[in-house]
Amino acid sequence: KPLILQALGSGEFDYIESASEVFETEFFRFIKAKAILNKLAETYPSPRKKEEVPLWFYVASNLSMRLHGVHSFNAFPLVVRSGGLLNVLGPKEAQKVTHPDTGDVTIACEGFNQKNHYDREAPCDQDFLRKLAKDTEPDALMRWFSTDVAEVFKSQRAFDKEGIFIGDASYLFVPDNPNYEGSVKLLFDDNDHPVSEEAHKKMTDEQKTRCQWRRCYKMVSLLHTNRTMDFFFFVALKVLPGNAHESPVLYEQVRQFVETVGK
DNA sequence: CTACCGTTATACTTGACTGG
DNA sequence: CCAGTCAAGTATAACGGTAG
Repeated sequence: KPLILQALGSGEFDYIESASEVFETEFFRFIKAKAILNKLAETYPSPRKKEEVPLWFYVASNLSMRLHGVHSFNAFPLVVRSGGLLNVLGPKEAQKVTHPDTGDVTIACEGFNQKNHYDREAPCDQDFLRKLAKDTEPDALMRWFSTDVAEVFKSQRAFDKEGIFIGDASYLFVPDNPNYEGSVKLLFDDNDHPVSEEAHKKMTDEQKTRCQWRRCYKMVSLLHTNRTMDFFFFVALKVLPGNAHESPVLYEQVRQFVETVGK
């Protein structure tokens, strides 16, 4: 702890942070200028009948959290504070304010409505993100990603000429919480491979102790890359119960991808 | 020194409530 | 119906002490 505080004091932290902020700002400028963000927001399967906080802000916030490697909504205010996300908003809507006496930097945001009781540190409450995410239909979301988002990639000519695609299925482990709808508990060995009942019977006691019941999903995806593998990105994605079979899903993904993007 | 264990603090979830 | 607020429940990390 003292070491980190010392590093903070000497400004090493600022360098890292501002560098990523610059990158993030560029990123959002780009997708905004190219109307990518609008396109994503227009096609997103919103569960809302009325829109107060705009959808593009929801999409942008999610992207920002992914860029920061954060997955918990309650960390959103932190992401806002340190990130380039605010730069998609004008200086009127959001600004950094340095307290004249203490030197503390806080964020003052306009917000999209007048429902707040407290001063806004972020353009919207983190619970707005949480609830919109929770209310989104999972199937519609996955369809959206595999069609509308794939079209955006196409419009940006993101696909390599050679057209190398990889079909993949992997296990997505989650905490053992029944709220993870549609997840199943399977027995895994210490290499993260599922163990069938017959295989488990044949095991020695020593092997058996290394097995663990774990709650999981199966994630079936279609990845795009080039020959030198400079990049990977998802063009289709579906999350299924962990014991589902991937083949039919993958074939459907390929079919749908060819249908929306073309050959 | 380190492996272990119980305690405490903090981070994260969750659902319910409120006022517009 | 919507987003902001609250309070209570869990999970996880940090801490401190102790035995080997």
